[in-house]
Amino acid sequence: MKIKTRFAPSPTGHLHIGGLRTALFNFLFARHHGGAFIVRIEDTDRARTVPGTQEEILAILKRAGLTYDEGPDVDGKYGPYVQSERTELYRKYAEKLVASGHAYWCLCSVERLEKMREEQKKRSEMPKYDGHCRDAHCSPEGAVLRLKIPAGRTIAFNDAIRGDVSFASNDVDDQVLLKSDGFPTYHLANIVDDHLMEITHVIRGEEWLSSTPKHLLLYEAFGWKPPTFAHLPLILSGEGGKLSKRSGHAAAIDYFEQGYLSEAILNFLVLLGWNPGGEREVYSLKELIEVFDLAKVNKSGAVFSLDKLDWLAHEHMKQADPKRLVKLVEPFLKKKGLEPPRNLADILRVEQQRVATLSEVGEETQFVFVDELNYKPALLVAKKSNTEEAKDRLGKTQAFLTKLSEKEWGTATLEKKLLAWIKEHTLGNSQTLWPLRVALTGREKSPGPFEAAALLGKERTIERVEDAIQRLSS
RNA sequence: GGCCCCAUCGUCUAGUGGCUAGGACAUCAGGUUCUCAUCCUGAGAACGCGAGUUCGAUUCUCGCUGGGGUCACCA
Repeated sequence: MKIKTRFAPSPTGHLHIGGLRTALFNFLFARHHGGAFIVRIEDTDRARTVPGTQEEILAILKRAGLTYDEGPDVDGKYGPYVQSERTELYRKYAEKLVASGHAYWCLCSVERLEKMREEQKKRSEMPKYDGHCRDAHCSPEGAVLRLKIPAGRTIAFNDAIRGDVSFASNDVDDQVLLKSDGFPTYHLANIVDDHLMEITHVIRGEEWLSSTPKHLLLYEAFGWKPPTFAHLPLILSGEGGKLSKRSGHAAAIDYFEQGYLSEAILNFLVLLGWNPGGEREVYSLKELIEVFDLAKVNKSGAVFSLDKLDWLAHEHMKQADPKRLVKLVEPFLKKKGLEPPRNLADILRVEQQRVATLSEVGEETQFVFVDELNYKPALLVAKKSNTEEAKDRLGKTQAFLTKLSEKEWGTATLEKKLLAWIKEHTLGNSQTLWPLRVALTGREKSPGPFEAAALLGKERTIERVEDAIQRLSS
């Protein structure tokens, strides 16, 4: 049987970073086995649906490279399945459940239900529907439809991650399947769709583990074969509890807006709960598809660590193709009011070795973007050196650089020539290179003088050295 | 509180009935380098507790403790 997974988010707010990870695991599992991956928008709660969030979710999946390969036609491409467009279907299947005696209409008021739960809590019992309408044959008008949970059963199943899990049916509530507004609840719509779409593996967060018996009972009531379930460990905040909006860092979009490369985000997320076993940790999406193994996913929750994300982000940044980075970084530069220069790819070659995110580009190499440097003359003097020596070296360097041709103006050549020249005249690396670098970058800490000179070009380099000499003279 | 799930360095994790319990991030200390970053070397750092099984448990079983999830006409 062809393996098929789905990602089924609700458009009720920003996509949670844990949701992105769920999508990733579903995607990796399907792709690893040559199966299919689909996306289904679960927007059956009209009150909580937030306009625009469906678009955000899809945009993030696209940016992350998690493509889906089936769905209704939208402008000649696959779109996601959308549950609010399929309500008739759920109603039809709900009726079948009524006909077969697996579900019943319930007209209990919200007030009665609240009072009932309050009393149950007082007796420290689990709040649970008392079955008041089970045999009342309520009219469907304005009623909700409930699933009739059989008594005294043990619902056992084998979770692909957790192994054998079981629940007593007596602890399971008579779940509402159809709300009084006619919309299905998650439980009904989810099961109907997973069956109709022939989903073979349901990979979702652990928060769904305790409602799995309801789902299994629904499959049974319909007479359908349930898929394999796999419940992922939760992402924890480090301060107790799962990562939430309150604990910060929860919205996936934030990471993209901060300029983390998508492959870094994905790589980080997959490591939260899964490890290929070897000592390697840096993987591209393509490599992840090859090595991913659902059975090796951890059972315990994982704390989200920004330190590790930053490290991975830097690793991926170092490996990234500068030409690709050019496109990605442009919006970030513009946001900072920096105009992307023609030699942006060269700048990125230097910058990518030093930063973790796209939003940092332009900080280390700011000297290329600005016309005026702002620094104190004293900064030009290296440790264990003095003003006169700095001036002397700057002057000699300027003369030497002036004689170099444009053709020789590359990082490697400049480094070779300058180093040889310094050695030949015993000028001292520190005494010569420090003032040169500060003259070009204006910073105490910065990329090296050879990279800086190469990025600035001959003319601007000579100008800045001249400017530095002037600063030391006045 | 009921039910369910989980438990190896600070964090992410590997691992086995007998190992100096391995790696990565972070931290600290050196080295390379004009600075910073990179890179290299090194250091400290973990099997929650108690029984049982066993010649021997971090590993298997049970209990405890701890953490988490869930108990809606939300997903």
